[in-house]
Amino acid sequence: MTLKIYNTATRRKEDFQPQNPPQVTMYNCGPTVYDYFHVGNARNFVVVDAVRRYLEHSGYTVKFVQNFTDVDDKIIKRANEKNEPWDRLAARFVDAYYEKADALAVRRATIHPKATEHIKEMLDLVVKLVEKGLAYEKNGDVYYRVRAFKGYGELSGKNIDDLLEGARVDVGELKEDPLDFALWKAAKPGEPSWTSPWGEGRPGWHLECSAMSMHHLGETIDIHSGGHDLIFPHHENERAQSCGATEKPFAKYWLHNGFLTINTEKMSKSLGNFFTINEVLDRFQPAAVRFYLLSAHYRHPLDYSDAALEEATNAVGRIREAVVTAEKILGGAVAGTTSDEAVRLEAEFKEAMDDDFNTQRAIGVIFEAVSLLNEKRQAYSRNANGESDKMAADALVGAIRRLLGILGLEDLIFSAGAADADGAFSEGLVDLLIRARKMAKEAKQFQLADYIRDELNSLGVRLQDHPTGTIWLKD
RNA sequence: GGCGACGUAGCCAAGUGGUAAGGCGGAGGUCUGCAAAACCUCUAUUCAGCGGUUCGAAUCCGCUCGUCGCCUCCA
Repeated sequence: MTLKIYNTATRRKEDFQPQNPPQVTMYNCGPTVYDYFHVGNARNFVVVDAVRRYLEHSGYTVKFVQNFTDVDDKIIKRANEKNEPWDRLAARFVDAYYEKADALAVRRATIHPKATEHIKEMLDLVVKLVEKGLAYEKNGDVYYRVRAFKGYGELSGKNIDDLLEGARVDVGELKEDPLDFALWKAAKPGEPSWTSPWGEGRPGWHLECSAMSMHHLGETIDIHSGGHDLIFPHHENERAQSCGATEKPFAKYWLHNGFLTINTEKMSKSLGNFFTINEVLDRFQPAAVRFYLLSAHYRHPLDYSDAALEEATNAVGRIREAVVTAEKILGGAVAGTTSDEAVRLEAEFKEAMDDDFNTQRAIGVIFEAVSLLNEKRQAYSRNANGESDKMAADALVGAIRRLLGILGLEDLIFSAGAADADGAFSEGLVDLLIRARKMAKEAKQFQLADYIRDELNSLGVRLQDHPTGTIWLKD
């Protein structure tokens, strides 16, 4: 079975065929760095990261570019409000992006270009568009002549004439047509600016992604992604700029994730109904947050609530419990152990992910593996010589860890209870207490035994008695 | 107004022609000195409603109702 990807441009699932396999070029519209990102933004980063990981798992070599928009109206406005140089503000939130994205196990892109580092490429692109008659200058602004590009509206399914009604013209803009959009904006006093053939100015928002995508990945890339709200006008305009200049396709597959909602309404900064990633990570484990963001199909809306995050926390806990318990009871797993069941489950996982990255179905497969693992582990511990149960459980542990790894969840889930610096010493103490409790139990001194268990519990060390002996887990 | 998406159990959510995955929560049971964890059983005769196509539909078509999104900065 081949990987299928839903392509916004055709509104269909299509077989994924990159231009030059095994190479895949991928560009995701990254954050505008004027504030901490919110959970809705995080969904895009996590979903795209999972797509990238799955492509690599499937044997592709992914060159992945995600930009930082580090100069734009919102950054300038925020900098003025805070009385902070605009470039320092942007740099601060670039750092914040890395810190929180790292926390969610979102891998760094191959390249994280910044808009301000690609002014030259942008100007070259604008010059080319002017030369081709697709752009024109008015008072130091340069606009894209939308009606001169046939095919405008094809990505978003818009009809040019329908758009006219809602088109907006700001005061002072001298567009030939209300639909035209700014490629380059003449500098206003006090704003950052760069020298251009049309005087001092700065780039329009849409321009940077076209320039950086083509510069780093070539004129036609395999996958271009972003949130659903970028389809129009941002991606439509990027496409017009790029295809207009090169007369080649800009992106083969357009991938857009659905919104994160609150009470079914889109989470957005303008509505004010958002939670920053900082607030959310203060209250919930990164593993639970990432799990939650992957717990619905990426194109569907996902509603945010404390209850949903708590549920995700419990679900992640079930997986962690099953694997950690099994590993403690089984002892060291034999590397590379596998079984028919593990092979079957991994195939089902692949089938789910091949179907337009159906992470929800893929997670269902992982839980099926968790149930089977618990069953095998219990059978093994009740019948201590069940070598075949041990092999089966070992294989499932391996499979579960691999599958979680593909979704970027393995490290997040299992790092929580990792040993600290003086881990060996602490572990020795816990083992000592467990032996003392065992002696108390054998002497029927249950009060003392329970005291040891309860006190360990209040320190975050939970005991489980199994037929094979007592194990402990750190919450 | 134009274009588009969605409506599946108490909640979240897969399933897009062959008779309802999975998770959370809830009820009962097994194991245990008691727990914890786990396991077992149960928890949607039915997929917003009404019609139609079909041997057969949650899945296809039509209409109705409801929710949301884009059309302006927005992941």
